[in-house]
Amino acid sequence: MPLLLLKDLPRYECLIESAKEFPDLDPSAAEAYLHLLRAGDDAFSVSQRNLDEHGISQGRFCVLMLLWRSVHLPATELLGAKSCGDGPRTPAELAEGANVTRATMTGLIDTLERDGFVKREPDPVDRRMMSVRLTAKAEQFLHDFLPGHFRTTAKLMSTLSESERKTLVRLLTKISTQAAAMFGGPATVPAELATRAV
Amino acid sequence: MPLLLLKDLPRYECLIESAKEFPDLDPSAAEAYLHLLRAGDDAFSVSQRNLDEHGISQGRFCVLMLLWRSVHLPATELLGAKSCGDGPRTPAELAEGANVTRATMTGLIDTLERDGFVKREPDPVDRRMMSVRLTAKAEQFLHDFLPGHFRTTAKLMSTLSESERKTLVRLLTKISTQAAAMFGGPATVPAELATRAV
DNA sequence: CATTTATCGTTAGCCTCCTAACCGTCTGCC
DNA sequence: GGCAGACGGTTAGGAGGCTAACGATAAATG
Repeated sequence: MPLLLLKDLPRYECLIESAKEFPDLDPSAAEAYLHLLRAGDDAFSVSQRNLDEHGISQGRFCVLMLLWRSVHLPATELLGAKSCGDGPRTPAELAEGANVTRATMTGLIDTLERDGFVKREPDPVDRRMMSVRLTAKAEQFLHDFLPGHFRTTAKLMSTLSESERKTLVRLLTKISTQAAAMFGGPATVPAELATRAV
Repeated sequence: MPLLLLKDLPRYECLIESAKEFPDLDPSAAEAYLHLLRAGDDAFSVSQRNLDEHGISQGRFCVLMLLWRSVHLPATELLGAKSCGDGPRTPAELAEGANVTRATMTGLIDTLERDGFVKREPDPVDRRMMSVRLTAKAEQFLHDFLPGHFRTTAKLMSTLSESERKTLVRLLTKISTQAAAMFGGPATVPAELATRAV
């Protein structure tokens, strides 16, 4: 469980009730917000469980996937990664791609290297840099693990039709975009911004 | 940031490409899954930022809300809580409601009590139990904080129409339900699924 | 009534994330 | 060439989760 979250969401009538006390409370917005966090946490927990059984954490899996991407999809697509080249990548790039600090990435690579999944190699050109590369063991692990992971994902979404999935992705993308706009924006949200902004 | 997550999601064409190598990969399911985690994380980060500015963590906020709920909505709705009574609640109930272990709740209450937001009182009947109660300081804090929090939530969802919000909640509920079913189910992906997929 | 079992809150120790600071290296400017 | 600043990776220390175990108390069972 990644984030502390209410187990039982409040009912919609309760939100309406609370809105009488707090005029700023938008019941349908709050409902959507809470369900989003709830569903995201549920989906995460399901995949987390899959990972736990294989003794690998979400963070480590993320690093492996980033490295795997850079190996298996080098020329076809860049996937938004800055590195155009194929092959290994640096800790800083991995930290950027995984949305963690460089310090955190150091720790992740430490344990991955200790367990034989990756190998550090000094960059021959820039002696500040390291290159991180997947080992054969990691390739084998992913080859064994990924099919089950994909099946879990497919099963999780099996309750949604193709058109529902498209709709969901469209709505979620809207939210992510809005969140990005808000995150870059002002720290505190003054009242006048609520109307001015998008 | 609660969970380590890919910053840039793979493009849909890449998922289709990868599906050639992994027949178990359902591109639209994977896309929906990744967007769900991404959007959930984004929404969480926005509210997290709000909390950070007030020097309170997500976990502590969760506890305060649970206690506040039990005070302000005692008779009208039970909100799924087991406790039917009004007023204070026990650490075990709070842990249940916040989806954390009792040990974690002990730590949260420790810091909340240290900062003067809650107060522990021994239960006069059952001497194993403690009662946790909001202080006046916490009531004041929530009164000051919640309106901004609700405005942030409303702004985050402002890109969605009422009908879109309803649709989103419906789809997310489906996913949560499916996740619950999978979580209670078998640990490893059963053979019937594996054989069927391959 | 005595003993076993279950429950409550807490403690101890681990893991993973974070921030802040550090050292070595590269780069730009004089 | 030499030096200030930027950048890459690491280290140290803190916060917040977790599990496993503990004493104290209540409840169930003989």
